[in-house]
Amino acid sequence: MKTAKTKKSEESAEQKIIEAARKLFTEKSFDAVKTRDIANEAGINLALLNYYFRSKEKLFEIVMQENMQKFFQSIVGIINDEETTIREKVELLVNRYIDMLLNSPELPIFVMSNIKSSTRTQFQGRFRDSFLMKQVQKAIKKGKMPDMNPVNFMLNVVSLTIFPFIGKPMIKNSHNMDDKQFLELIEERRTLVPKWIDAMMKVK
Amino acid sequence: MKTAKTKKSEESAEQKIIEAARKLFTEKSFDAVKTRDIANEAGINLALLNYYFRSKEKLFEIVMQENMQKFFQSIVGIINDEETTIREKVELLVNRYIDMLLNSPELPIFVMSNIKSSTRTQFQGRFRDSFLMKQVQKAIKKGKMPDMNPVNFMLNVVSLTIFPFIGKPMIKNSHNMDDKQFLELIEERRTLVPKWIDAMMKVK
DNA sequence: TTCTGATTTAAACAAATGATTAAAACAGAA
DNA sequence: TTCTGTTTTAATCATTTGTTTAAATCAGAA
Repeated sequence: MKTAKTKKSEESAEQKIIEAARKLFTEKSFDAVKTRDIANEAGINLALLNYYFRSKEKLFEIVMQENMQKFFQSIVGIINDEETTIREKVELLVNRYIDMLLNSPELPIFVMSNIKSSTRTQFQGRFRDSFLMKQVQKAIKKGKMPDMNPVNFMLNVVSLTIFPFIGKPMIKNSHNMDDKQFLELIEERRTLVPKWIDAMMKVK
Repeated sequence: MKTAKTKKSEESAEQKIIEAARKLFTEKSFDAVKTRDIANEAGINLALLNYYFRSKEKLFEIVMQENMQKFFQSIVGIINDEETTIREKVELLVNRYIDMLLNSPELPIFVMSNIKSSTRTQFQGRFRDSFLMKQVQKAIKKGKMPDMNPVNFMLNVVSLTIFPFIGKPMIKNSHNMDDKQFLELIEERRTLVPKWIDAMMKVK
């Protein structure tokens, strides 16, 4: 029996392959990553890739699945909490996303490049049917928020939080910034994005 | 002499190759696009690609250059106009970008995926040194805008305008939307983004 | 220890891929 | 027309790439 090893140095080959694949597929495109790159990164024999995962495509699908999970999962809990206000949810969302993206800055580009309209995810309609959407609709109906497509509210939160990570190289380039300055920018957003969203909700 | 053909049906092979390359490289990654794909799309013999452009890399660089140009060029004029107010510039930027992105929705992902921190573009520091940045700094100093990193102001405009196109498949998927609904969403943003930015400028 | 099935390895394969070649077709000048 | 340089073509090449094979190694059971 070889399953369920705990020590990192004695990880199963299967695990090592998945980790290498995740790293490489997340930072480069499917075609840019070669099976030999994955084998090298994992420190295993090339043939093991097909032995355990049948094909590069199958392996990619697993990474895809994991990354989608990571990207959406964290927020599902927040947007469906029936105890918190819209304002509180926004604050939680912004902080949760910024924390996650500081650790995995390449995740958004991966997700955005690889979701095709055709892709069927487990997150179909998860936003539309969320409690947050209902709260926003109610707020609009009550006149506590300007009349707008509620999707645009959600889209604003997501845009203001995620885009800076997608645009990082562009921002650093066009503003001649270093990594430290970029981080300061993001930390300022952690505080300000919720306030900005708040202000937007008062537009008439 | 064969240069400078005008009729579209009688385009030079060189032009046909560039157009095919632009189309394919803009919608798929460098490695996903094969030289034979480009040749087929252009309807020319494979060897002409190397005859005119030396290599796939050189051809890609040309497309890269063109796309960067297209993406940044349109706004340079707007942000350096000394006659318009901040508010007017925001409105112009949002409209200009939405118009462009409705025609070339894949452009943002191309740009974001291919600018590396190392990439040297002709747009180095173009934002930082723009007249708009000076206006924003002055407005902050005068207390007409809340104290913040002026880059974050620019970043908000860009995030709210561009992200929806980057996230289009995700949005359509997670909200079960069709193309028509997505377009309506965007058209609403054309009007609302400037107002939202306006409201954000009043946060204290 | 021997046996058995799972794991790992080096080598090989076939297809795909970027690039080159040499000959053919073409267009305009003389 | 003939000549000259340019453009286009089909064929070919050398590598790269995803995958397979068959043998070797290993781990645990009997």
